[in-house]
Amino acid sequence: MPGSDKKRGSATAAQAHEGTLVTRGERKQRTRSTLLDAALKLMGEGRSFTSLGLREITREAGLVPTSFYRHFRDMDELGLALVEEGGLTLRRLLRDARKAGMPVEDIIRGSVRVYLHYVREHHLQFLFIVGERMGGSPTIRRAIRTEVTHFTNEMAQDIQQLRLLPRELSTAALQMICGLVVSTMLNAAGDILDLPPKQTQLEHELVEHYVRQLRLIFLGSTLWKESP
Amino acid sequence: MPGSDKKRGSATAAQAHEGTLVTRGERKQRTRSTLLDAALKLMGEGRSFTSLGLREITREAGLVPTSFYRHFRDMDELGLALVEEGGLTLRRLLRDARKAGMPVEDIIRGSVRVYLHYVREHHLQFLFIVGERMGGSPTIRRAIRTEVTHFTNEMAQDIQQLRLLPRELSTAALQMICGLVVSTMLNAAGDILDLPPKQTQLEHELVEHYVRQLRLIFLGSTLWKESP
DNA sequence: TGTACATCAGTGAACGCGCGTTCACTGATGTAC
DNA sequence: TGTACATCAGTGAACGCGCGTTCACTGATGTAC
Repeated sequence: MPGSDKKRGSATAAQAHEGTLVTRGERKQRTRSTLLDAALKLMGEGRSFTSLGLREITREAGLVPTSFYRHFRDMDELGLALVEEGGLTLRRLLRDARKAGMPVEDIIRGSVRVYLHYVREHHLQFLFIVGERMGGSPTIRRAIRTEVTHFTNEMAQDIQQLRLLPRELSTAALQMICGLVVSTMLNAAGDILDLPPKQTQLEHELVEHYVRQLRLIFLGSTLWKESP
Repeated sequence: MPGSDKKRGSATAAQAHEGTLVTRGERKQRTRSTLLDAALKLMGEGRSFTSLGLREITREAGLVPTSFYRHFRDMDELGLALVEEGGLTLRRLLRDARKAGMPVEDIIRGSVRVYLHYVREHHLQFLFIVGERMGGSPTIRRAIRTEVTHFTNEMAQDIQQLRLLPRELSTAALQMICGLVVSTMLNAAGDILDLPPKQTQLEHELVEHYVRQLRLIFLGSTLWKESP
């Protein structure tokens, strides 16, 4: 029976797709994720990131405080990792929208509905991004700003390629418009996250509110003239 | 010689402001203000409100920690006082704008410039309002939301009375538009507060960016049709 | 293949420190007569 | 008016507690031969 009792040791790619985590690196990544999730969970209880403590997070993650340092130099570094994760979540939103396509009619209402569900599905990430975008430490704030700018540029590219805006607009104008759309949708995320659960009436009003704001923006876009 | 040698005793931080304060009530108000200012000042150093400590604030205010309780039950109550102060600052902005009037041509650029200076003049208040609007504790966040809603409604009233929008719009539509304007300007405040000093080039670009966004919104407003 | 050694994620005790809150107090200001 | 007493903003000592960080450690995993 060669190799039958040898399930540890040098775990190579052959074993990588087996169910349980084997290598040290994989375990480490998993623990790191646990720490990030713990931080998000605590923020989900109404706390801001800057008010979280290192011990609090490791406790929530089921680790001893000193383990923290195996993964992050300090809280700032953990925060930046959360920003990166949040940035990925934002990109995925665009990617999903690109793939799924949208109903040609009422594309705006469709998008807002999809967005609402997406924000709920990733509510801890949005809570972090939206909450720290203006109120976090300067470092975190700058990192979030960078992610949001990238997101805005990608959206501009998508809109251009999909010909979602009727007339030709300069890149600068398109970016300005997307900036307004993005800040409006981040504002919407704040409202979505504060929406009490099961209030379909309130939820519907919220959707309609942002549908109108976006419609107004696109209405303005059709009239836009380059700098007069 | 009544009152000649009688000016010392418990010389407090509150008295440091020149001696014309007489009544106990006035002194108390002054100390309260000192506490609020201390909290704002600490936030001005890049901290979020939720991360501030009671001792930290009293220390900054030149008081002993226990004095805090003469003015606020806890940090949340101090935060709500700051929201109220910030709300007053927002109203004053509208009131000033109403009184001053605006150049009939280029009313938007004029407004954005006035706004930029106003935000700088009251930068600590805006730092608090904008920073805690999304990221603060639920209590503070709700309070800020209320203030911002009032502000939006007042703005809608002003715009209606001053006939700033050409066509007739329903109250609901006007409020929706003002909501978009306000959230855009709060977003702008975040950028203004992060603007490095003395960078007139960046400052000018920022102003032009928001001028374009507002112009887009007003352009959309002229086309707005009630729910189709 | 088996063995001997290196690595390093996670542990647990210990530290000094600042925190929020309590309590009894002081003494100037306010009030009743 | 002056006097005697009440009020209460601000003080200072004390408390128990959780914090971030250090250090030496353990033992499973990884590697060299």
